[in-house]
Amino acid sequence: MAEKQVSRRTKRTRKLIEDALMSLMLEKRYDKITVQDIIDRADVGRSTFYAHFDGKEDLLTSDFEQLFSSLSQQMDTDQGDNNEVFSTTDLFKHIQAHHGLYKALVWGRGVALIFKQGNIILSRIFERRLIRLVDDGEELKVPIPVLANHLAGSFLTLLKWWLDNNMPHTPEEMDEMYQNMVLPGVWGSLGRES
Amino acid sequence: MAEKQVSRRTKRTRKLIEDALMSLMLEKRYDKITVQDIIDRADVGRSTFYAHFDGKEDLLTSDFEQLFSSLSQQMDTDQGDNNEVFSTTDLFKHIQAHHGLYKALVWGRGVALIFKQGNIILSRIFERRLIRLVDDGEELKVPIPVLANHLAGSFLTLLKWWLDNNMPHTPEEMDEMYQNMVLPGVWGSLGRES
Amino acid sequence: MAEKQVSRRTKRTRKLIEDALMSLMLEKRYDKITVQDIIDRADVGRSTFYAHFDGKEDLLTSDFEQLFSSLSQQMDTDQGDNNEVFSTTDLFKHIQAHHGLYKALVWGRGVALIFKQGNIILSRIFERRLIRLVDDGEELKVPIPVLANHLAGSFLTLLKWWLDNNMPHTPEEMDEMYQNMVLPGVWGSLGRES
Amino acid sequence: MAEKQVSRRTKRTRKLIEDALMSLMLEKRYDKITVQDIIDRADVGRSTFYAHFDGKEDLLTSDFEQLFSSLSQQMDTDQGDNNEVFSTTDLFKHIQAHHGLYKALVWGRGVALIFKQGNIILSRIFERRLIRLVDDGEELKVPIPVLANHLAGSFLTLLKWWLDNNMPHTPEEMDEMYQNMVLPGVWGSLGRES
DNA sequence: TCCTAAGCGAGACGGTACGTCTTGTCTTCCA
DNA sequence: TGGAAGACAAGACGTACCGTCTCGCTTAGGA
Repeated sequence: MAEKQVSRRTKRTRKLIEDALMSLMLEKRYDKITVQDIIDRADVGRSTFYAHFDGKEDLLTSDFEQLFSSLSQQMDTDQGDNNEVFSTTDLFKHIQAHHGLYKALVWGRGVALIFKQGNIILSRIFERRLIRLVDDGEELKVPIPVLANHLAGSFLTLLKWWLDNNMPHTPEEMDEMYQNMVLPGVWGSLGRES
Repeated sequence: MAEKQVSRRTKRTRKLIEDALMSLMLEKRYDKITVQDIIDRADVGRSTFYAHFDGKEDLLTSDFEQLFSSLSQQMDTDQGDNNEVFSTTDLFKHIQAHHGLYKALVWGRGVALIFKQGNIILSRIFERRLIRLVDDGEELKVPIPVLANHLAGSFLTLLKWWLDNNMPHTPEEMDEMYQNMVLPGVWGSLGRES
Repeated sequence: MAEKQVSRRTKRTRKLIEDALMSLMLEKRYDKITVQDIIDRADVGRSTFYAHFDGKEDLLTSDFEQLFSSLSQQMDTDQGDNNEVFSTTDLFKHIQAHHGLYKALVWGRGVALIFKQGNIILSRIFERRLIRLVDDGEELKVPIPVLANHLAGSFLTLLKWWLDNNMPHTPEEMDEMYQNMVLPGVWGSLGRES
Repeated sequence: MAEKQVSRRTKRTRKLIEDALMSLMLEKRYDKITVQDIIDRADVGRSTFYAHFDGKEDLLTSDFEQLFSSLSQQMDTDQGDNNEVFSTTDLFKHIQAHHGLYKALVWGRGVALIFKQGNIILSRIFERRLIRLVDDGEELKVPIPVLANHLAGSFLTLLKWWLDNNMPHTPEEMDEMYQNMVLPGVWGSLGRES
């Protein structure tokens, strides 16, 4: 086993800190949260914090990675028929369930990270799915990476709008809009009829 | 005219400061630039800086607003035939011309601002154009504001990809991809055939 | 004028900080005083403190230098007849007047500094006086620097004892003891009869 | 015997730690040595260190006590004729032999401890000797404790000068100077002729 | 010989102070 | 006398130590 041995205590402390940030983010903007706030909430020493994370940003990334990677795993498994290759209903549902946290992430310095980290992860997922849809060597109007990036970006943009406007539609409606706006262009770019 | 009388000196000082930021952004990330850096470069006193701007962010917004608003004016005037309602060739060209500055803006805290400020301005433009395309009271699959937001967001996402990858295509090619990916969905959502 | 121009404010701030330390030292041991204590008492920003002093130690040295140098000036001027070349009555009086502060200095990390700084300053004074007493080239049993160091050290040792024991004698009595213990050896070392 | 039973291992560990400090002090100033340095050098666990000593200071005191107490025992035994009651030749010799360690002690926070601990021990020795020289109830110009303190302090002051100046004289010469500077005053204070 | 308690190493942890850095306000001084 | 220069208060940052603690491994010394 190449994994570094991590004691039970170490893991517990990490979690304490991660949860402290999450909980704080539900109360105020990420940039208004200080390291002191976090360690007070986590009831942890300053040096302990820096022993586990490089700083506030690193902690956020860690929290965020956890959320999105668990999500991406789920998305990789449940794939229904072709019509749902790009379904985002589950995404919207998941986010609605944790919308407190997501809104928190979307404000403050969080946006930058969501749009960076989130885009990377979602792009990867969409890219894998797109590759399965095209034959090798096929000539496309738009390269796959660009398409994947577009799918991810469009989703995040729509998501941000949804959260900024207090989620005025159901996840199903949001997904429908997403499909309406995005799919025709994707099929077209792949040289298919929808 | 309700405008505050602005002396020649005042204007000169503002410009000095704005140029200092621009020039600094070509050298390092926006978040690594301190107010001290700016006033050193502009050869200006600290209080002078704060007399003209509310802070670093405000200065960036100011710089940015200038760029984009002049652009939006241009876009509002030159409208060719219907096929080019959503042409972004000029946008890409303009950005290519100033890509140093845009890349600077795209890094660091800049992304957040681009995606916020830029989205607002572009959404407004696209919204005006969309309104001209639909009849009053017409039922749409996707509301106009969402569509406009989607158009703006997709453009910015594509733009970021382009800059991040060192502009591997011409503005014309980028515009073509943009049209390919975005237009079918928009026409569909408006209930038209492209 | 080679002197760096120092504004009135700057001088005022320095004094505020110096006084804060003095006042704190009357309340607790030097090593138990934190920089935070000092700046709270002085009502001064942390960075301001560090702009003026290299740290706590530097500040103490500064405080201390002030005290002792003013003293040394006085000692250089008032020199009565030969019998009083090494009189320390005024020294003891001065210290009795400020004994709160001196006791403070003598505790904690202060001792080291008193014995270092104080020794340097007093040695210099005594050395100047000794030189006036001997003819050039005269052979001595003990070199002048050693004698001066001895005079200074003996004084400081006696002083510490006096303060440690709550000043059970008057300055005049202390001086008499000092003279009794030290002078015969000095005259002898210079090859004189007292 | 009220003494706690101490196992062989325990004693070995204590020695390991004490030696580690000694060896480190030959390399850098006492105040620059951290507990971490010590336990690394001693190859000992942190908790083990604190099981044996209250802290760095306690360890130093322990080291120091060992040195000086063995010395004081020696001084109590070898007393020649009256002319050598206050001989310090052996002291200077002993220190010259271990001058590396003593120089180390004299720097840093060590001075404070030398001047405190050393003064206490030496004063005690000198006081015992002085008492043997005077008749009960005899009136003295200077009280015995003050004289003893003076003898100890003068010795330490001279010692510091010697070490600070890289021992430019032999122990015998140092002792001669010491006797020259100190004895006449002592005899005089006791009301004797030397 | 085995067993058990103590001694120990390793190092995570809470806590405290440090010296640095940046921000936005406030005072001084000069043109 | 109005604005530039820069001193200042405020406070977060990341680092360095400290002294306490928990965890298993090792090892001596009595059963």
